[in-house]
Amino acid sequence: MAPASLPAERARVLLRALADPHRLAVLEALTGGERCVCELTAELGLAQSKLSFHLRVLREAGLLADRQQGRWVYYRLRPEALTALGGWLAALAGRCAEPAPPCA
Amino acid sequence: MAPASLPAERARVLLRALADPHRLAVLEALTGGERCVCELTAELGLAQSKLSFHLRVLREAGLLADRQQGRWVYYRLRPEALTALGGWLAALAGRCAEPAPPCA
DNA sequence: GCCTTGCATCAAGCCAAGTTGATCGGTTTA
DNA sequence: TAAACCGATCAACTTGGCTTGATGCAAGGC
Repeated sequence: MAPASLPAERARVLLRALADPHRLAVLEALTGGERCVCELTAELGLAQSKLSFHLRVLREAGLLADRQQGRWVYYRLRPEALTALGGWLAALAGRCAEPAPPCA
Repeated sequence: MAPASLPAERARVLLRALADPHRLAVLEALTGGERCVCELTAELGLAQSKLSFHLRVLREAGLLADRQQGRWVYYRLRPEALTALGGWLAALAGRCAEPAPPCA
């Protein structure tokens, strides 16, 4: 009954995390590879506090991984999460059946 | 530079529409085929007004199509929208590159 | 014609989530 | 040690979005 290997609840968490323009911009920026927070702040034009908030949401959703080096923190994409969600959506689309009869 | 055939803005709209448990439940229910609003109200246990609100969001995002027959309105999934978004996510995941050098 | 049914829409209340500015801990350089 | 920098976190404020109940409207049934 479940659409794919991904629990619906986890799909919901991922969709929620992705449903914000700032967070999508972060993901786009990270497709170019790892970035430290100070770079992202400059590239995206976001206040440090605000960016930190959105990075936290993405990280807790499993979409980002972070790594501290010296006094910098580097963030990078976790593509598995994206492909898993993509697969979940594709599976949902694949489960479409024929029209049902009219209701009572 | 764009991830795929889907504009980022459209992806954002789709993600936003999907990021709600009630709306995901509607999609799940519609994978079984077309349903009229009265059926969905019963299956999902939602107030009529509330369901209508969420159906509207999904429809305006392009995820649902509707059809009126007599005094009933039938909703059905538009799987193209789901597969397009799935492809967009997969493309985003595919654009990951190697780590970048430390920032200044 | 009137009444009922199915659904959309509206206005108002409410709440989760995002924003802002300040503070704190940890790391590096002087 | 002191000072500067990077980033996380906190509290207060604001806002967008969901919810609720009422109203409107079209399609049938009587």
